[in-house]
Amino acid sequence: MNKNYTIKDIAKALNLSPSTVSRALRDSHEISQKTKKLVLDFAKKINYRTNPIALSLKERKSYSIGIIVSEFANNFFSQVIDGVESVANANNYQVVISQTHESAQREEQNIEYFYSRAIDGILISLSAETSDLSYMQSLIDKGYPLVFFDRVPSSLKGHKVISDNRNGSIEAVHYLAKKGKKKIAHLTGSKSLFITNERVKGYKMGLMANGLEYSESLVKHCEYGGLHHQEVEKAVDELLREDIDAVFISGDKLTTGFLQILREKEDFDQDKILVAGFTNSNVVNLFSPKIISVRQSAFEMGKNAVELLIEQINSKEESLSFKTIIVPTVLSKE
Amino acid sequence: MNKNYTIKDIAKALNLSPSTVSRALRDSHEISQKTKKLVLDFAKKINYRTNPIALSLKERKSYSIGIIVSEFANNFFSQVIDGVESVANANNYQVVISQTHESAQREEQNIEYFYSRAIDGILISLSAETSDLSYMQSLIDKGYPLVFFDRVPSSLKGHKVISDNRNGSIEAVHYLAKKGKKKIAHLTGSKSLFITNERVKGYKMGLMANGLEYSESLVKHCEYGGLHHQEVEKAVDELLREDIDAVFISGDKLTTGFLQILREKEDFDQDKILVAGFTNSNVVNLFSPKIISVRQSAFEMGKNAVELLIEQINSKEESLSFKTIIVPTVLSKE
DNA sequence: TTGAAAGCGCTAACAG
DNA sequence: CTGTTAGCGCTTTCAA
Repeated sequence: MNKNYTIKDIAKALNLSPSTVSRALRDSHEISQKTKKLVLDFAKKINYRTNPIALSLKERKSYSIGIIVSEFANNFFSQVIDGVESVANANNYQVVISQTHESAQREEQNIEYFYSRAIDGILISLSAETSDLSYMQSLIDKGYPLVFFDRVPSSLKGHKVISDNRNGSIEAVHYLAKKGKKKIAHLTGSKSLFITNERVKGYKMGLMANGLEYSESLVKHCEYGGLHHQEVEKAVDELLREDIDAVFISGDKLTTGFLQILREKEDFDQDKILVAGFTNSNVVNLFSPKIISVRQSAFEMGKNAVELLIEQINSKEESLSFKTIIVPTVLSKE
Repeated sequence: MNKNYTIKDIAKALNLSPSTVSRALRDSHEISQKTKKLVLDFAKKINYRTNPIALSLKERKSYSIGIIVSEFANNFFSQVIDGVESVANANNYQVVISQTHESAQREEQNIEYFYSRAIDGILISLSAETSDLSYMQSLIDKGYPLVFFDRVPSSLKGHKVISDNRNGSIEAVHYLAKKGKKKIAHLTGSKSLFITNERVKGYKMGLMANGLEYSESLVKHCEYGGLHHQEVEKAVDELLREDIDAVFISGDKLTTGFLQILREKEDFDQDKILVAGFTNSNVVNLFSPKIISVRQSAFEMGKNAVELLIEQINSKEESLSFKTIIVPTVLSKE
């Protein structure tokens, strides 16, 4: 493979020292206009590009930030990422992405990959499987910039950006109740996730506010957040036995999973159950039966999260006070 | 930020030279068992990790491969990526991903980013906007491993993995014709894309095989592949004026875009037009009206592409013969 | 079997 | 204003 031009090459060609060339390229004030022009022109002519690896090795910095999500075949995450990119690119940061497929092991692997490559900081939404947070804790302790969004850990100190999960849930349940539904079930994700618990709380509060009774048998958890067909199927079957007339669902994959399993039951009256669910799907309006969606301000979350991250990257001192930003959800009847 | 342990640290602690430590860590045969054990044990104890940046600088290799797609809020691409990851991880390669949003400029930026970071090779599906291929050409000429998939350039020599676009299209049109449809339109993407042309050809062949006449007015191109609502809206409006009874659509985004725009026309009888389209959506079965989908073997494509890439990475000689792998499509009525 | 030294490409402290 | 030198962390040739 063809070698690329280096500062040395320029220095040699121009009869200068590498340091002078380096300084000229970075527009240092201690270099004469004449030399600068000479170097810059030549660099342009041979299409010189600085080697970012050498730079990273030297500076322990890569002008890149990493995002780790569970699956990006998910409009929510891709909207978040769009938000992140918009701010990051404006600040001259590159964005690199990887996914965990809800595996705690791959999560750690991915973090380690970014960290060891001098990625300047990471935005992360936890995998459903994650329980051991010591690795992330140790990075935070080292002062490595890390911002959690969406699925955030409850037991870890760090910057966080989340939706107003409780209120979003209350609104959804409220809507179902106002439609005259009496037996509203709740299908949700992993018990170990903070947002799961928040949404369950919202669900309960919504019921209470509408004079409906809470029953444990109406709440079903899917530990992999709907990643596996069977776990959703099991939950749905159990719920159907309870003869529910509405359901509030706590996640994209779960929402579509629920609908698909319902469809498979051909003798089942699809309109019997009114569905409201967290989803940022771009095609939810094509679904039949129609559903109510709780939409997260994903783009906004991405922007907030990366701003927090960049701030942290640029600040010299280790921040001891961590922020939590809460963004609103929107109930959408269409 | 906390410094990490280096080979030097180990050497100092163990009273060895850095080179010995390095060799011991890489299990070189010229190191005694005793020393190896000593080093390995100590390295483990302090949790030593080799610095991949230093390695990359030295070896011009990163054990990473990059994927560039237009948008990954797209089940097709995420399935491809899953295929890529399955093979890559099995071969100890990390996978890094970025998206172009159909912008040729970002595409070049992303390629440059990967290339300059010593990413060992790139898998790419072209942006809709791409017309100038000289940058990629120059990389290929340098011997940089590059494999195209899905949206491949027609005018560039290189490894390619594509669907059997022509046959997939023929099958779709055939199905529509057999359902008694007479005026079958075609909604498709950017004219500059090879796959667009292949699909148009398949469309024509499908019509011909069924004794239907081809008419230019029934074919509409969207230069951004459905990324922008207006371009699709314009195309749909024009098609509706033609009083069509079926449409064959050449892409995920276009397919859902078409359906959404139809939905917006509330007075329009949704079942009047039978829709068949390329899509790998996981939720297409929830759509109403029902559509016929041409599904690409995305996971398979990813696997094939990355295998080609890894082969290229590992081979010393510049391969002068480039392969094109064609994977089948599947017509799915549900 | 081990060590010394050079070098990957870049920057920065120090010297002139 | 410019050059010399050392060093980021690692591997590898050459010498011992």
